[in-house]
Amino acid sequence: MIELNSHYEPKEVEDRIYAFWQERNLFATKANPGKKPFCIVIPPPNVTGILHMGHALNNTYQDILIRLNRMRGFESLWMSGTDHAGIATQNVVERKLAKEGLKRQDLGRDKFLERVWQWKEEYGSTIIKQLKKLGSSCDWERTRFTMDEEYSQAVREVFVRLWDKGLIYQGDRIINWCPRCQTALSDEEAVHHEINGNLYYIKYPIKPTADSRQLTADYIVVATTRPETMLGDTAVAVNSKDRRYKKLIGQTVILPLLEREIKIIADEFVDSKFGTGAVKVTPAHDPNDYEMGKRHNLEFINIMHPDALLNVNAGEYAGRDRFEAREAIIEDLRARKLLEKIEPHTHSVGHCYRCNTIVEPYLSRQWFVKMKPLAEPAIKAVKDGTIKFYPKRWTKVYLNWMENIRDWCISRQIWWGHRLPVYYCKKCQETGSLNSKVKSQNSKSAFNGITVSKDKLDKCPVCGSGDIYQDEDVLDTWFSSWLWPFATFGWPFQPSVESRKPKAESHNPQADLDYFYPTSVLVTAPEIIFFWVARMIMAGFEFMGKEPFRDVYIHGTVRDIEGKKMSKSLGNIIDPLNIIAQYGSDALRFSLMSLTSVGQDVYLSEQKFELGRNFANKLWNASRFSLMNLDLKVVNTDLCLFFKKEKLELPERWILSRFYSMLQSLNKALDSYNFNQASGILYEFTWHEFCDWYLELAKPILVNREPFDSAQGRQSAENRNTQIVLYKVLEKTLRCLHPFMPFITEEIWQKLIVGAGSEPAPTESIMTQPWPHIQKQMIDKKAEGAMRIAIEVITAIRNLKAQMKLTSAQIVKVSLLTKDQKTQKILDQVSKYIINLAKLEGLNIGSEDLTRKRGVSAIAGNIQVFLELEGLIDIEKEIEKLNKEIESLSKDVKAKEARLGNKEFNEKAPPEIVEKEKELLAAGKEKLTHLNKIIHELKK
RNA sequence: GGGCGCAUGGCUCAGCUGGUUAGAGCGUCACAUUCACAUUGUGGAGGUCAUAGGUUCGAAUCCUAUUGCGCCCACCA
Repeated sequence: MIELNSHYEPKEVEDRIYAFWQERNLFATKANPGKKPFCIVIPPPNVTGILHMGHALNNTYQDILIRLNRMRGFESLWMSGTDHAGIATQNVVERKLAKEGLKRQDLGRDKFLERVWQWKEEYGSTIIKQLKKLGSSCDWERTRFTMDEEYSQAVREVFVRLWDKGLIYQGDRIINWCPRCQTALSDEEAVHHEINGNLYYIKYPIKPTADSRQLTADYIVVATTRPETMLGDTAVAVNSKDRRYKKLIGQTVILPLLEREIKIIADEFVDSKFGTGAVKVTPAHDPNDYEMGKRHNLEFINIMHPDALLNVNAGEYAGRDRFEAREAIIEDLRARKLLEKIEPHTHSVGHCYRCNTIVEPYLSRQWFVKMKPLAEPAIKAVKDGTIKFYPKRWTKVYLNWMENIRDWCISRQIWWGHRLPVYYCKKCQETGSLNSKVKSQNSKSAFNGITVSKDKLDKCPVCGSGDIYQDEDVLDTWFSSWLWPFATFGWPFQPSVESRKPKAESHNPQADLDYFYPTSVLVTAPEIIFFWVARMIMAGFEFMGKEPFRDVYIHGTVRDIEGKKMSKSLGNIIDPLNIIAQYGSDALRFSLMSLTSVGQDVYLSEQKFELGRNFANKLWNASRFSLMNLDLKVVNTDLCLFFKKEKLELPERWILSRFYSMLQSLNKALDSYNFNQASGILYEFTWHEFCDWYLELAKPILVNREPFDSAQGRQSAENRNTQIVLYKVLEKTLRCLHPFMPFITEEIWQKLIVGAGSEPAPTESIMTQPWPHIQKQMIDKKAEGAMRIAIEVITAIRNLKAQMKLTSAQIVKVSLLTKDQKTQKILDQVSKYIINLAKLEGLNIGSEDLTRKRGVSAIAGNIQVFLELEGLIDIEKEIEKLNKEIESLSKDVKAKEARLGNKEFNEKAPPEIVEKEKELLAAGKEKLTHLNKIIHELKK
C-alpha cells in the first residue's frame, strides 16, 4: 500500500521527473531503420525570448504530438534550437549599451559583436530552460542556433546557389526603412496600422508663360498625407483622361518653398476620384512615385538621412526630423496662403515590426531574392495536397500570398547576423573591365567587380587584386530561418566545418537528414505563415527537392480575457512560469488544450487555469485511492492478463468498454489535430466515468474486502477481478493522459509499477510505454446499456431525495416498476449497485401495486421510480411538478406525432430515422401514461 | 477595397459530413464533511442558438443578405 499526499503538489514532482527523463536520455533520437520516423522542428524562439503564453500553447501542441508518436512506436524527434533574431537581439544589446552611455558605433563592429555573443552566452539559453519547465521533450543534444558556424555555412551555401541561378540581385529600390533601427525591412516586416492622419491640400502655382496665361487657374492643388516629402517632388501627375487637367499637362509649376520648377505629367496610375486628382510625385520616397519617376525619367531626390532627419536637399529644413519638418512646412505654406485645407484622413501606415517606429519608404541599394520561380513548386505542393494546412482555410491565405509574391529584400544594415557573402573588388569596379557574368568552377561568380563566395576572400578571383572588401550588410534573419527544417541537421555537410559539438557517436548527420526529412508536421501561429512557413516550403523544394513537412497545424493566438493580444506594454500578460509555479505545468498544459478549440484564438485569465489544476488533483486522488486499495502483487500477477470478460461483473465490463470506446474517439480526435476535443474526451472519461461511477462502484468491493491471502487463495474472484480491472484501466488512462500531462502521469505511473515490481529503483518510464491498443472485443454495448439504466435510476432517486429535502446519506426505500421484461431483468441485475449508490434500505422491483403507499415518483426511461415517504409529501406540490413535466413531454410527443403523420417525412427520411422517431414516440407516450397514473394515484 | 474568423444559458466556449429533450466548464442556488479528493460530492435553476429571407419532410448546423465584434492582406497619394 502506498500513501500519497491528499493534494497533488506539482512543485515536488516536476523538476525531479524532468531530471529523471534527462538522466535516462529518453528524448534522444537517431536514424533508426527499425522504426518509422516522426519529426517536428520547433519554431525556434528568439534568443532574446522569454517564455510567454504563445510559446506555452505552441510547444504544448508539439510536445503532445511528439510524446504521442513516441508512444505509438515512431522514432519521434523534436528538433530544438533558437533564432539569432537579428534586429531584436541587436536592439536588446544596444539598449544595454545605452545604459552605459554607449552606442554601438562607439565600440565598432567587432567589439559590438563580441558583446552580443557575450550576451547570448549569458542569457541565450533562458528560453530553453523555460521550455523544459513546460515539460518539452526535445532532443536537446541537437539544439541549434541559427548563427552556429555549421548553420551559417548553410546560409552562405544558399546565397551562392541562388546567386548562381540569377535569383539574387542587387538593386536601387524603394524599400521600407526603419529610421530607428536604421535598416531596410522586407514588406512583411512593415506592419500596417490604421492611423488617424490628415490629408493636406497644397497649392502648387503654375509658372506663368505665354501659354499658361490662357488657363483659368493659376495653380494646381495636390493632396498628400506626407507634406514634408514635397521637398523631394520632381513632378505633379494627373490622369490624361481627367478633363479638369487636360490643358495643364506639360505645364510647369513652381514647387513651393524650394521654388523648384517641375513639370505636370500625365500618368494612368493617377486616380481622378481621389483627393484633387492631382498627385505630387516624389520618386525617392514613395514606391508608386518611384515607378512613375522611372516611366517619365524624372529626377530622384532623396531628402532624408537614414535617421529621418532631412538632408541638404531639404533646403532650410535640413537637419530637422521628418515630423517636425512636416509641422514647419504646413505653417510656412499657410503663411504663404498655399495651404488650401486640411482634412482628417485615416490611412494605414507601415510600422517597424521590431520597434514600432513609422517606416519611411526610402530609396536605397539593397539585395533582393526573385521569388516567383521559388514560389512555383511551393504553390503546386499545396494545391495538390502534398502539404496540407489545418485548419484548411489557411490554404487560401497562403496561396493568395504566394500567387502575388513580390521580391524579398534580404539585406539589413545592422551588424548582428549573417554577413552577406559578397565581395567588391575596387580595381575591377574602377576599370569597369567586367561586363559579363563570370562563373568559375568553384561557384564563385563575378559581375562588375562583385564576387559572391561561400569562403572568405582576400583577393579578387578575377583580377587577383587584394583590394577587396566584404559587403557591410547582414541578411534578414528569416533568410536563415527558412532553412531550419534541413540546416538543423547539418546540411550541406561541409567536411571543412567542424561539427559544433561532439554528438553521440552514433550520430550521422546525413543519415539523420535522409531519415527524418521531410518532417511530419509544423506547428505554428498564423502570424508567421508568410515570414516563415511559406519561405520554408520554398527553400525545401529549392534546396532539398522535397517539401519540408507534410502537415501545417496553425493554432490560434493567445489573448487576454478582453480579447487583446498579450503584450508587455498593455500589461495584460499572464506569465506561464507564474502559472506553472501556482498550478503546475500539467495544469497549464491541460487547461490550454481544453480552452483552445481548433484554430480559434483563446482568451485567457489566470482563473481559467484552475480547470487543469483541479483535474490534475482529481487524477491524483483517484490514483491515491486506487493505490491505497490495490494489492499490487495481485494486479501484477500474470494471471491478470488472462481474465475472461464473461467472468467479470457488470461494472468491470462497463468501465473496460467505456475505456476502449473513449480510446477510439480519442485517437480520432488526435489524428485530426483536434486537441481540444481530445482533452475533453479524457476529462470526461477520467472524471465522470472512471471517478464518479466506476470508483464508486468498486469501493464497496475494495474497501470491505477480506485481507488477501494468496497461500490459501481465499481472495474472492470478484475482488481480484475488480482490482485487476481498476489497475488496468487506471494504468492505460495514465498512458492516454501522458502526452497532455507528462509529469503527474509519470509520477503516478511509477508508483503503480514500482510498488509492484521487484526493482527498488524505477527503470522504466511511462514515456516509452506503448500507446494503448484498441481491443474491440472489450467494447460491450450490452454492459453499457445496463449501466446506463442503473445510472438513470440512481440519478432519479437522488433527484427525488434532493427534492424531498432528504440528505443523500439518508436511507430510503424505493420501488421500481416496469412493464418491459428485458428492463426488469436488467434491474434485477443492477439492483445491488442501485441500492449501494443511491443509499437504499431496500428495493422492490417489478411488483405492481406498490404505489398504494404514499410517496413520490419519477420516470427514468421506461421505469417508474417510486420513493416511499409515508406522510412526508405535499401532494399539491407534487401534482404541480408532475403536471409541468407532463406539459413539456406532451409538446414533444405531439411534435413527434405530427412528424410521423407527415407523409413526406415517412417517404423521404431515411428509414432508420423514422424507426428511431417511432421508438421515441412510443417511449414518450408510455412515460405520459405513467405520469398520469401517478397523478391519479396521488389524487386518491 | 478584397479576404477570413466569430456571434449558442450571467461568463468562456463545444456542437464534425443537417434528424439530441441543444451540451460542457466557470458562476449561481439548495443539500452534503470522520468516506481518495471542498482543488470535493449530489441535485436544481438558467438558452425561441445575432437578425431577415431561402433550401429541405426536417436547420444552431447548408445557402443568400443584413448587423455587430475581431483579424489578415492591398502602392490610392
